[in-house]
Formats: sequence, C-alpha cells, structure tokens
Amino acid sequence: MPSSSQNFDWLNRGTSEIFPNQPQSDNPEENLEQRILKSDRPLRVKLGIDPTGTDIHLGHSIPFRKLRAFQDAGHTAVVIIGDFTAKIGDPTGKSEVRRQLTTEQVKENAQTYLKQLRPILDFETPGRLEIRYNSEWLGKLDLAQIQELLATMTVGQMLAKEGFAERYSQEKPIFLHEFLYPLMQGYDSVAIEADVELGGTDQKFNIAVGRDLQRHFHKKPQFGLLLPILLGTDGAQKMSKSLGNYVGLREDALSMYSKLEKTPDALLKDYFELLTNIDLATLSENPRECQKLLAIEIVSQFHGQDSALQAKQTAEQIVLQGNTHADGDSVPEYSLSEVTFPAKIFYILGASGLCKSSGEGRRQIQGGAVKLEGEKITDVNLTVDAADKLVGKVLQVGKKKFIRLVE
RNA sequence: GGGUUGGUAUCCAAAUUGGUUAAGGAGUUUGACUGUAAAUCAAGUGCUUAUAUGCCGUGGGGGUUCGAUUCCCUCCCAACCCA
Repeated sequence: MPSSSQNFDWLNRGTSEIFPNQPQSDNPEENLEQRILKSDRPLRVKLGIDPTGTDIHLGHSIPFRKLRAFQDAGHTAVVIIGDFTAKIGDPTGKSEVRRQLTTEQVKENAQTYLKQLRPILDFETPGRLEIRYNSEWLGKLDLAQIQELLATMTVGQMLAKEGFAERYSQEKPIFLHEFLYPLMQGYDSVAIEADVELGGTDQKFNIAVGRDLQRHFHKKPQFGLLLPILLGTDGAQKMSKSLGNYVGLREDALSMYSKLEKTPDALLKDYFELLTNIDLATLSENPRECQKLLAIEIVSQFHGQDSALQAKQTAEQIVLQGNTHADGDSVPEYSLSEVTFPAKIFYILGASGLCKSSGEGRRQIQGGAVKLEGEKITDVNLTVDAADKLVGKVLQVGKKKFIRLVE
C-alpha cells in the first residue's frame, strides 16, 4: 500500500470542502484520503450534469477538471447525464421554477455537452470513464418506490434547503415536483454506487441527500467534494449564461481570449487555481501579465497553443488600433442581397444584427459609435443608394462588433 | 371550496380623488479616461429604411371616458389565511 506521505495536491487544489472530513482519522469512512489509500479498487467518482442548455462554460468545467484529476489518479469517472432530472430542473439557486424540457431537446443537449467535455476528460483510457443516463433507473421507478424515496425526508428538511427557504419566505411559488429533485439526484448515487460525488458548493444539500439515501438502501455512503462556484467575468456574480458574464467552452479562440484577458484583478488567483494547473507561486506581480497568461493558458486547453497565440495577436490588433484591419477571417460577413436600395445606414445596422433594431442603430450613430471602414459616421440619416458602394467595407459598432458587407 | 393581497419595461421599484413625456435604481450599450479593465464622468436604453398631430406600451381580453397604469366587467397567474 502507498504510504500516507502520498501527495494529495491534485485532490486539494481548489477544493472548497470535502465531507465527511476527519483529518486525523484513519477510518476510510470518514477521511477521503484514507479511502483512496486503502481502497483495493478504483473509486467511482460521480458527477452529474443536467442537459438543460447547449453550452457549458468555464464555471461548469471546474468539477470536470477535478474529475479528470481523479481519472489521472487511476479512478473511474462516472458522468451522469441527467436526462430524466433535466425534465424537472434543479431548483438549486433558482428563484423561479425551471421550464421543463422535451425528450428530444434533452437528448440533443446531452450530445452537445459530451462533445464540449472532450478537451477536459480522459475519454481514451479504458476503465476511466463511464457515461450513464439517469433515465436508465429513474424511469423505472414505480409509485411505490417513489413513495419510499419521499418518505426518507420531511418537508422541514426540504425547506431548510437554501433556495426553498428563500422562496418560501419571499412567498414565491414552490411546486411539489421540485422536492423530488434532490431525492432523484441522491438516488443516482445509489444506482451507480458512487464513492465520491463532485459538485459546486451549492450542491452540498443534494450530495448529502445522496449519502442518506445510500445508507437507506444499505450502501456505503459517498464522500462529497465541493468546488467553489466560479465568479463570472464581471467579478460580481456567479458565472452564468443568463447573466452574460460567462466564457463558453464552444466559443472560438478569439472570443475566449478577449473575455479572459480582462478578467478582473481580484479574480485572477481563483481563475488560475481553478482553471489551470499552473503553480501559483510562479505568477508575475503584474496583473496585466497574469491576465494574458491566463487567457493564453485557458484558450490553449480548448483550441491548442497556436490558436491561442494567434487570438492574442488578433485581439491586440483590434483593441490597440481600434481599427477595422482585424484578421479577415474573424470578421463575420453580412450579405446585402436582402437590402433594398437606397438604404439608410441605421437600417442596415438593424438588419445585419449589429444592433438589435434599426432604432438602436439610429441611436448608436447619434452617439458616435458607428464607423464605416474606420471612418465615423456622423449623419444619422446617411443614405447609400447602391449596394456596390458598400461591398467589401467593414461596418463597426463600438470597439468590438464588426461585420464585413458582402453582396 | 371561501376569503385577502398582489401582477408596472431586462430586473427591482414609484406614481392613480382619471390628465398630457410611466419617477428612481440596477443592469446593459456607446463615448472619455485607463492597463483592454476596474473606479469615475457623460450620453443612450419600446418600434418603424422616421423627423411624424406616427405607432406600441403598466398580466390577457373587453368596456366607460375628450382622456385609463388609475374606474367597471371578465379571464389568467401567484402568495397568504380559513376549510
């Protein structure tokens, strides 16, 4: 057996909490390091995702990175696709009920998710990855079994859960089926016999329910390993698609880079710790340097180093020169074929999607934000009488939004 | 089932003995500054190939009125209390 001096940095880096946790104990039921050392088989490490959307962002990637660390240490990652639970929606952290999804949407989303996880997880090494859909067991539960699950918890226990407590006190609606969610997630742990479950700190309740249920069904209770919730690029609220402060794993290199290079100073250390393997002690004092290193490092993970470096170059060109000579490929094109001429510029702004509406386009021109081929447009009603006067030119709103006009 | 309170823009939130542009804040967009940022300052933030006595807009629909976020009818949604 390995000695107790084995290095557990991979386990503890960026980890917010492990429970149960008795650091002094050598009981493998109370101390995860002991469990790892003393187990005669690879541990089964569970991580669930609900395929409720199509995009995964860096915040979601954190537990998956930890899962990868477990894989690299020789353990089995069990990824649960919550195709069944997605139809209920995790009430965690929600102030409102989630919309329920159709089976087709869920299936499609699951595939998209797995694709996005390829750069993070080890899909190759045999025995290191299991992918399970929880409809496999949840779909088979009959009413008697559901009743048994429900009987393991009280309304009071449920209402103690953060999101519910809040909604209850604010007199916001809580639907009964939402109570089922933690029980189902917990039952997943029973079904796959999880040794460890990973999740964000907001998952503590749900993971703890898993332990209770495992005990109820006479299985060994799992450990919970909680990871911090990543703050978004605004530095204020947690990263989330709906708040728009996220970096999606599917984004192209340039877009990723330009978001990450302006990571708020206060967040740099967390981002390095949670999203890279770089030794924190080696970081530069200069925050600007760190931002760039962070951006390069993360973009490399998903797009390779070459693309990352190129993105850096392009980003610098765009921002520093504030001009339209960005890399030709990275400027989206808009076809003028739908436009009837003579056309007003503000109309083209709206029609091309550069602005939300032609009204907004108009206002942006008034605000001096619109440039055509690098020249500021000052006349709100500027009208172009034929398409060929615009073809090949670049239309720009602000510093970041460009389109190239084509036929 | 009975009762009470409430629903205002992306979110929060004012205003109504019926009166013209639906306060304010947050968010967001743009400009200045800068380290690309943050902070700060300024402007914008329903629609329309618009300059017009235009159209839309306070949960949905209808009504009264010169005029409705406000009054009436009806429907929908939620919370709370009672059973």
